[in-house]
Amino acid sequence: MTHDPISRVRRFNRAVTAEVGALDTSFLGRGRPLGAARVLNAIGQGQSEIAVIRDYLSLDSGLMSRLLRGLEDEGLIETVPDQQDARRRVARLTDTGRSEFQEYEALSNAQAQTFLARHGSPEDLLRAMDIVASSLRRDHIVLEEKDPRHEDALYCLGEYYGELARRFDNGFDVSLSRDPDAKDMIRQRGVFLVAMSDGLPVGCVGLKGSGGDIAEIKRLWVAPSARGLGLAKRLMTSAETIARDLTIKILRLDTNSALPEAKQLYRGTGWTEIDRFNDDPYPDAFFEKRL
Amino acid sequence: MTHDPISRVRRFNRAVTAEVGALDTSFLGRGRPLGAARVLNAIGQGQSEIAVIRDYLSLDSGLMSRLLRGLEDEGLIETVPDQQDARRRVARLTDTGRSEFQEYEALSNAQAQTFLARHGSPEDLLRAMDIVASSLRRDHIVLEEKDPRHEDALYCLGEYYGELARRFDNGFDVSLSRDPDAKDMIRQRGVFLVAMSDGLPVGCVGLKGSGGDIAEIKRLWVAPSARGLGLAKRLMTSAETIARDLTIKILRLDTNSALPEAKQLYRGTGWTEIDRFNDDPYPDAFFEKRL
DNA sequence: CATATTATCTGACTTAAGTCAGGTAATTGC
DNA sequence: GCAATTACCTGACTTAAGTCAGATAATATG
Repeated sequence: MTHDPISRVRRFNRAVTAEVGALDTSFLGRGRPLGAARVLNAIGQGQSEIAVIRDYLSLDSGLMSRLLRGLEDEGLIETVPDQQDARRRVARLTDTGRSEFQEYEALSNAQAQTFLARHGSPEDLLRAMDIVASSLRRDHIVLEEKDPRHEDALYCLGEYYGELARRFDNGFDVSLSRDPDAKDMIRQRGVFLVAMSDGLPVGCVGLKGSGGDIAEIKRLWVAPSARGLGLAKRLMTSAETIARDLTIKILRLDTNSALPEAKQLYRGTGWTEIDRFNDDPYPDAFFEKRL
Repeated sequence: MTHDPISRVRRFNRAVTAEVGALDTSFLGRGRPLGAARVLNAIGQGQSEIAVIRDYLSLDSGLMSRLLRGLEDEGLIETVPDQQDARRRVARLTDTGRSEFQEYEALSNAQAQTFLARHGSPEDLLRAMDIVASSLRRDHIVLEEKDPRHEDALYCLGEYYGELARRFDNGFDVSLSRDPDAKDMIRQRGVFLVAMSDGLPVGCVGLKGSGGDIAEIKRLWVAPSARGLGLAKRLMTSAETIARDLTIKILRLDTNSALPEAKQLYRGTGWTEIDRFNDDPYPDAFFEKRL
């Protein structure tokens, strides 16, 4: 059989190298080498600290310096010494630079749009692209503490509730569940973690404290595109570590048998099943972990 | 909402450019620039005609010549004039070259293997990669005439039967269906077309002739990863064109209501529903098209 | 058979990217 | 306050990739 998993991965690699070559050329389409375009793009995205950009694009400091000089000569950016530390420099777009950056944005967007529009069911294609991107960049998924009312947090919660509604036999209505106050999931009472994969939220977990020794884990969710990457475990471990920092002694959580993979995760990571500790209508399984 | 379709496509592009850069470096891992490695790889894959390789990798003739000279100096390949046309040259691997090529193969395979193994459900990841690869390379999908007993044809038929078994309420058993003799789907009686996407069969259709004016369309199938690319229509159009060449006057086909997208395709491309013309147990809809 | 065409090669270039060894000025640590 | 460190810059280099104008030899065309 020539259609084994490995040749399928290699077919993907070939497809991507062949097409992304053409994709990169769009940057050259505006008569600027890729390196300069990438720096301009980073600055346009709001990165102003040169050291950060250099690190992100993994450029040599000499090369970086020359690229900046080039963009300056073109009148696209200006660099000034940092207020706090005059050794550092910060870069920002000029008006010309801003409009040039917008051109790149428009080009990239149009390209993405065209690619999607050619497909018969763009949703399926997007789902597949999300899975591949999350997997390729798995080592770059970062957990960030966010306010539960932050856009990214709300996005996760929306997806989470939607999934519960699909999975539970009788659907799911947030108002029937004990929806914890946002302030219980903010330091020093608790915390809300969002897993970000290159700008896209792909998972979350809430640690809901009461100020006392006991806290609850709530709203553990991982995006379908990011499953299989060990993200749930990572979110739980982080939440536990923060709980310890907050001098919490006992963690509790409730869950539902319609989510078997969750129960399995808890059992395998030191949680023990306990008796019902609330009268919430949805959960039918309860766990505890002593820190 | 910052998580719109377009930013998701762009996130994919970023992921791919970031990681495939690292992927390309594996070629440099053997101390040879990418260009030379790509040429060696093409020759290893069995491409011997220099003009073909040059065209495939879209290299300038001067550059190609230099790369070949380099590989020759390394003792990895040898080039000799073509038998038929002494202006052309053909390249082949030496023994050293063959083992060097194997090293690249082993590296690529190991890399693919590692990538898959890190994922919790490799099958889902592969499915997603197939979808993306098919979509990226949609313009490079070629329809090839193959013997219905050829490995790639059998692969398609296997997938096709498997899908029927899943979709039909009572399953599907090939032996109960009129399985046309392979020779009825070979010229001059008929033809069997396989859609190939970079080595992977992603669709098929059979034109089953009888030597007379009437022929049947059978076994139209498109891989899940290649749906939404208009491939079914393309397969049908090709089959019809070939039918005309074979001086066939009337085309018939049977299908099943469990395959609604198929019926819709036929209705939209000049087929008219007719009465049952066979006693096959599976189909419940019958179509005809006069050429 | 003369001429045009084709496939490949060679030499002389350019551009992009990157490396490396210092150099300068600001900041930090003791 | 002085030495070490840090952030950025400059100049001198290398390598990879690619372009372009001929040169050469074989083949096709009238």
